Amino acid sequence: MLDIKLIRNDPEAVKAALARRGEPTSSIDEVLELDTRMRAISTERDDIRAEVKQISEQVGALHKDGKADDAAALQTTSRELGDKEKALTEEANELQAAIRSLLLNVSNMPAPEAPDGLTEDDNVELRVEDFDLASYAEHQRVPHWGIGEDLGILDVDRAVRMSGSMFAMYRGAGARLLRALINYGLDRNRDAFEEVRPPTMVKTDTMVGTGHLPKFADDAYHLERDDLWAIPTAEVPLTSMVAGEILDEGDLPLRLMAHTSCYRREAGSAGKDTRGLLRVHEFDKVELYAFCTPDQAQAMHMEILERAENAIRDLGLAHRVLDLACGDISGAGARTYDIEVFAPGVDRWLEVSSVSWCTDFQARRANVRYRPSEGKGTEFVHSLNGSGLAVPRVWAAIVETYRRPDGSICMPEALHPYLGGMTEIPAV
RNA sequence: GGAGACGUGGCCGAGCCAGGUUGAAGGCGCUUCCCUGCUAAGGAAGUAACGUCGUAAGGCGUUCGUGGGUUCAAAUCCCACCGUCUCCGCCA
Repeated sequence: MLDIKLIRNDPEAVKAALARRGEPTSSIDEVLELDTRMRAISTERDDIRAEVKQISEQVGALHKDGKADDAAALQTTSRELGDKEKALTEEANELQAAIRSLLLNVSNMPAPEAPDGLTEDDNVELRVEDFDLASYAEHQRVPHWGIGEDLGILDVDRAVRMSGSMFAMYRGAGARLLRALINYGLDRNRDAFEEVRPPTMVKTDTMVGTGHLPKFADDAYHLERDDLWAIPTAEVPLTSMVAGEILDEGDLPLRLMAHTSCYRREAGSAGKDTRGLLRVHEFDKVELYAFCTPDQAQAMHMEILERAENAIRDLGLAHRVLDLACGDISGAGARTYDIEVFAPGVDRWLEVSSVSWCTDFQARRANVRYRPSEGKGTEFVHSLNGSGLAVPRVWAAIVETYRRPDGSICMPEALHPYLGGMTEIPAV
């Protein structure tokens, strides 16, 4: 959520920033107008409340002195004021609710340094590593779903039978590889990040905190009867971990990581990327997360990016890093770096990590503040998140990249400690 | 799911039954100062967040789980919801 004070003080700057995303700015004007009215009404209401409070004190005193008649007169006045106060309160509440619901649908302002542009074509490629299209041999140019089926490590057909399209099932060595990737993703960040295993079903408020609701309700699974949402990413419960709390500056940065399943309805992408693991409704991911002060944010953004990229690099996968254009940054982010791996079998770059700096946008929604050690009062924290390792697409890239001419797959060395002696998935 | 108890400031904990200078006693913690050679002990003062008005000092308002209601006036009375604990049931 954007700072209402900023909108008041410099609406043009806010609108200019939102325009860089290609987002309509009419709601900012609407917010301004409602806010002006809301404040006028609140002030009036507060004055009446103060008056009622004073009268009530007098009434109490008069009753004590036995002057019931004088008290009765004041009570009548106060009753009238009370009615007025009630009406004003109702109006103020309505305005406040209207402002909030408008603001909840406004995206974060992109950072000034974020590249211009509205689509993914405008993303800036920062670097490409280990990529040479000509270096891939014929045996590597086979899609992972074919390989998976041949080797009995991926069973999409049966997953679809039990859950519908865009679900997958890993089997045998394939399931083991998945488990290795998760442990690999967690262990390499154990030096600085606290491992958390949060709930994967959360309340509506928790989803609002990250910005996934109300705007993106269609993308999330919702359990009607219990009014719970299946998380689309561990970012959701991690953001809520300290919701409503005031942290000490000394505790920042607060680094957290979590492995969870992630659930996405992928509404609007029906028929797109439906094969194999390119896009699935349920997948495993190791998420890296941090709360920090505004001053620490820049360095933390780089740290998470570096950790995510190192995890990919150490697996020996061709990859590139993109600096997302304003229009391609997700709602809560101010600046986002994507990491994509190249999967030779499907001949595509696959997004495997999105490292976002959300400034105080999520902190405002989830009400996470910190107490600066110098000075008084409280400030909103900054929040950052990035996939430490998104399993299915990395799994796919490994299976395709490491396929040998005989159809077997050798395992990246970095995973050997997690595979209990398994160094390859043999051909059948 | 059933029965009972309970939700007060950074923490502990009074106040609620008999509604009225209670933003809330007392304690712990924390900050500053005083005293003592250092420490310990002791003394004094301070110690919430948010909104709004104001250049500021400060004023006003809101917040005792949440939301309603009763009343001139609610931490205190009533209702609903959420949560915690204990017992029972069920269960990996």
